[in-house]
Amino acid sequence: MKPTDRKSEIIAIAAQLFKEKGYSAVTMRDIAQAMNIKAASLYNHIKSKQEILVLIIIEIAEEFTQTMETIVHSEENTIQKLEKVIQLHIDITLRNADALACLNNDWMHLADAELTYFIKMREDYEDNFRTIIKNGIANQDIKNLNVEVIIFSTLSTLRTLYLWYGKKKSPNPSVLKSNMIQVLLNGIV
Amino acid sequence: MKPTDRKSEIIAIAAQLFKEKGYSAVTMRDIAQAMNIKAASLYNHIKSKQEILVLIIIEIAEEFTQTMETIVHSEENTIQKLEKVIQLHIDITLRNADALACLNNDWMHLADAELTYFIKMREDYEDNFRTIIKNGIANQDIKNLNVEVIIFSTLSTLRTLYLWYGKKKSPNPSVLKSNMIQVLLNGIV
DNA sequence: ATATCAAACTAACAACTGTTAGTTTTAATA
DNA sequence: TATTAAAACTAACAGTTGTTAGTTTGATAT
Repeated sequence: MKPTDRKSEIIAIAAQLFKEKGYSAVTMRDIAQAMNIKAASLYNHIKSKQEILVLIIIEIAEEFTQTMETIVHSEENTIQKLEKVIQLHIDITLRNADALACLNNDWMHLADAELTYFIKMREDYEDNFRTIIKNGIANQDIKNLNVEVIIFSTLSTLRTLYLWYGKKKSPNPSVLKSNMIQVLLNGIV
Repeated sequence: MKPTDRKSEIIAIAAQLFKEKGYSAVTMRDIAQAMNIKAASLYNHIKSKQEILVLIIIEIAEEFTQTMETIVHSEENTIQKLEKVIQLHIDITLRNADALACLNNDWMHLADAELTYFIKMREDYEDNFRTIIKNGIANQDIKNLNVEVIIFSTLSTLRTLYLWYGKKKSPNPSVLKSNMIQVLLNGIV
């Protein structure tokens, strides 16, 4: 049958449901039903509903954080770095759109250490992005516009890619990437 | 005391809570506590939790839809139309960020007629936006890039403005507007 | 055949959910 | 001062929630 173990299945199906209705609106019985088992059976594989959320979000957040760290400290120029960041978001969106939706919408339902950890990672990510932009402006690779406006325009688009990808009219990955670079870097006018 | 009536207060406080935790995670007791009353007392003013959601979302969705309709059918050129659209999003974000967050995150918890109505409005809005872009490309006011990529890049940024506005580093409204126009239309490079 | 073990099951729990019914308080009006 | 109406209250409901305990199933290894 399926090569993935049961725990991974639960996480994948949960992520899908969380994407549709949000963490709080999805019950353990919903997840169980989607797997054709009873809710209590889920606990043979996972510790709690919280654990599912943590497993969905933290892994992917770490990937963003670590890859961004690598990009910032690389020897490439500003434009190349930004292209790498765009590539990173597209890659993860194509690979795991459900988890990404969950990360974006349900991170506030993390608790305690994981919540703190997540917020720290997100801040680090944005700080690194800010560094790229500021260096770019200093080098005159980037126009001297308000740094925060640049950051949130770009990040908003990249972060919500999962909302658009998969729709009928959305382009294939390579067209997406090249057009995205064009639009975000050079504008549409 | 406060000039607003009690019902409006409930809606404002609910929107604030929905923004923080999402519709499903907020209980009637949460809303009541934030107003220093008991949950049952809320029902002297509102019919149900659902009604609160509807009142928060539908009004603002109609404003978007109607203003967009006006903009598309105006005699202005593409750039002017896009500037008007940017202005629209900034205006509503500044006036009612909580409701906007709610519209973005919790629209799927609308039910029946209101859900259908909302989806219809959102489709109309995007179709009108698409028309502006397509006409712009035909006129050579806009570069001949993938239309869907242009639409989701721009709309993603405008729709999630509420996430950024109000942060320490965010610029004042007029700086925001002019920089936003620059970034979205002319790019950052 | 027997033992083993993961993974399903049934049954139940205590807490929490939105909501209703009926009652009391509060403050303005007659 | 007496009346009224809005807006608060207490108490309770039926249904749902995440989770636990204990049991049965079914396949694999001995």
